[in-house]
Amino acid sequence: MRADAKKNYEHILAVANVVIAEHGVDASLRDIARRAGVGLGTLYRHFPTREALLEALLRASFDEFTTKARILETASSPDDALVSWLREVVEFTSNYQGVVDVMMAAKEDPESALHASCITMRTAGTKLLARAQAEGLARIDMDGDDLFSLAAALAWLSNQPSSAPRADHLFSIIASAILTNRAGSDFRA
Amino acid sequence: MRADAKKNYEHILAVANVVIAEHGVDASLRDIARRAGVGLGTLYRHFPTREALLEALLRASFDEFTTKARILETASSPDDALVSWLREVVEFTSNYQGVVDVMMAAKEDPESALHASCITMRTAGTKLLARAQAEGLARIDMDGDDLFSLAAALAWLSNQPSSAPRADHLFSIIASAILTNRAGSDFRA
DNA sequence: ACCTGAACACCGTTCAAGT
DNA sequence: ACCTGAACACCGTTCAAGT
Repeated sequence: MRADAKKNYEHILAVANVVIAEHGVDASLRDIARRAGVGLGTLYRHFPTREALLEALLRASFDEFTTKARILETASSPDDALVSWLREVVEFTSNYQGVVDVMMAAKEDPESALHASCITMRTAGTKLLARAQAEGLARIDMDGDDLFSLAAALAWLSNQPSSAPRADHLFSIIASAILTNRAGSDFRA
Repeated sequence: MRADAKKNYEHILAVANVVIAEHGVDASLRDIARRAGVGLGTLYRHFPTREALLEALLRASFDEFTTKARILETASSPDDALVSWLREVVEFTSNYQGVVDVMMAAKEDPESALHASCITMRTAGTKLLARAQAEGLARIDMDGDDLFSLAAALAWLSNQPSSAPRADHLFSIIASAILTNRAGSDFRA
């Protein structure tokens, strides 16, 4: 990559981070290019789709969650590890308004630039879940996709002004459903 | 209302129902006006905001949920009544893609045309919840707003292609969290 | 009273023209 | 190689002009 191109690439990314933090994932790409002092075509050259931009913005953090899962797997009890990890994922995700909708769609779309990140997250979560399940600490009628979905739902709730104040409480309600299985699993099955 | 105006009003509503079923709550208003064979200004005259249009579209169904709650309150056991009602609300809401986002926002905004409908729903749910709580069948650390939030989250999940196939299962997981309290409530409180 | 559609200020996306 | 910005096809919203 040419030096000027690299500079543009990184500057766009920095500006995008600010603008998306402000206006959410649907922020105007025109606005980002404008505030970056760059032509609209330049933004599209570096990030051909909105998801490509998001991917560049979030990849590092997603990788961190994978290593964090590995650490928790050896450092904490299975149930604590699962819940702590879930809490961090939800908290991080809720910093990017609207990103959960994009992630949920990207998980099903192999063409999406965010697809790999979704699978990465699901894999990390699945391992923590399976470990808790193996010790009878998590309900067995759940898989990694269910965990992904519940995490997404919690992040979505954290992003709604209406439920954000009670986000912690809603988290604990759903966490208790995941962790304790005591005959609740066959309810209206 | 003049006869021609009334005819327009109702025709717009009918077309909107179709278009919104097809493209979700963010459907193009221009498109609705076009397909209704009506000027864009006419649509705005009858429905000054998108939420006013949604309100006209959904009010009847929301009222039904209130009467349905009243019936369940005398016809079923407290836990069955709560869960059955919740299930119907979630199922209905998930027919209108994106409406949960609008509802969550409208609940906090007294100026929204949908605000009253939100409060109506919350009130109906709160009564069913309180009745179950009074008999020890639902966790006590929850209020009507929490119930509203969980219902919204479930409807949101039902709307995501990624989680829709497991929507029933996710419903039962969260329902079990609401219904059975067995010491799970103080988890990580 | 009610209806119409042009006008305005925004989008996302593409692509010919420049350096 | 890379950048620019005009061009195109869409929006939501408003409002002067018509009947």
